[in-house]
Amino acid sequence: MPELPEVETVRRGLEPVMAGRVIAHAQVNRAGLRWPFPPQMAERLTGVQVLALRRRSKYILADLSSGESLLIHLGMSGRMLISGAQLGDFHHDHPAPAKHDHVVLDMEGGARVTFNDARRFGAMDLLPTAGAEAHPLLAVLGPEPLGNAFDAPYLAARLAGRNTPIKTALLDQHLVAGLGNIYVCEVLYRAGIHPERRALSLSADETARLVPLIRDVLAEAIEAGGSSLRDYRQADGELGYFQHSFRVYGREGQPCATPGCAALVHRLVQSGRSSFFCPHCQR
DNA sequence: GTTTGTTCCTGAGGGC
DNA sequence: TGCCCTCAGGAACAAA
Repeated sequence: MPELPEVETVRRGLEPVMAGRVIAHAQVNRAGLRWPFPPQMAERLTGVQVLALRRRSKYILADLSSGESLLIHLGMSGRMLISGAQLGDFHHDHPAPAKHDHVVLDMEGGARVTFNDARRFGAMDLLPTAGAEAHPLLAVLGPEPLGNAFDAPYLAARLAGRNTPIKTALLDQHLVAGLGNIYVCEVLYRAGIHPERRALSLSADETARLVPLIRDVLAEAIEAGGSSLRDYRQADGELGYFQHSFRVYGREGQPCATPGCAALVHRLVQSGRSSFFCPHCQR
């Protein structure tokens, strides 16, 4: 379930095999994923150079020499598999084509990037690089949580008057872009705020506390991803997961991680998604 | 404008 | 061993 840190880790993993390289051949194996692919996507990708790889929220943008950018969203189960590249001391051959390999990019020099997505919640699109932020998927996004525009006054203004649970509010990509279910659970745990608290009920102090905690959790997860990159784990697709560091997510029934707290982690469902929390530490 | 519910999709895991 | 059932979730969209 890629959220901002995982997407950033994938972007960093793709950079050495894609940035500055020409896409020698693009193969598109189906008409689309979540949405139809743009017309002639394979042709528009073939023979163009990748100038840079950027990230906005959970989206990766590959700026191309054609003046277009390839927008990539991994959805729930999307993975970018790298093969045939020189990664440290290892040389990976291309694996046999696998089920759910939807888009295959063969780079000049021999590296191959395969977009594999079993649940097909992912997406790809092509848009003009100039004014890319006007794309419908990007235009509505809130600020980057690691950027300067995301600060306590901004968050306070956006939470004011909202009766929705704070858990749901932080998942809203229009409010802040890049947080998903896992990291919101982790952030609220660290902040000591119950996921069912109404957004408007948060004190100024609680709101201000959330901002650096959001930055911390994401930065730590990106750092953990960076560790996995150094272990050359790109080839198996398991890029940068923070899962060994989860304190509440997926830990229902297990003891709270806070020293001295004897409570067990609880789970509840909000907006159809699981929230994990400590009923003692989070109020 | 806000909030909730529905939809898309497949693989994993539990129960029997 | 295998079948059936439920669940996981990002984001658009519809509806209240």
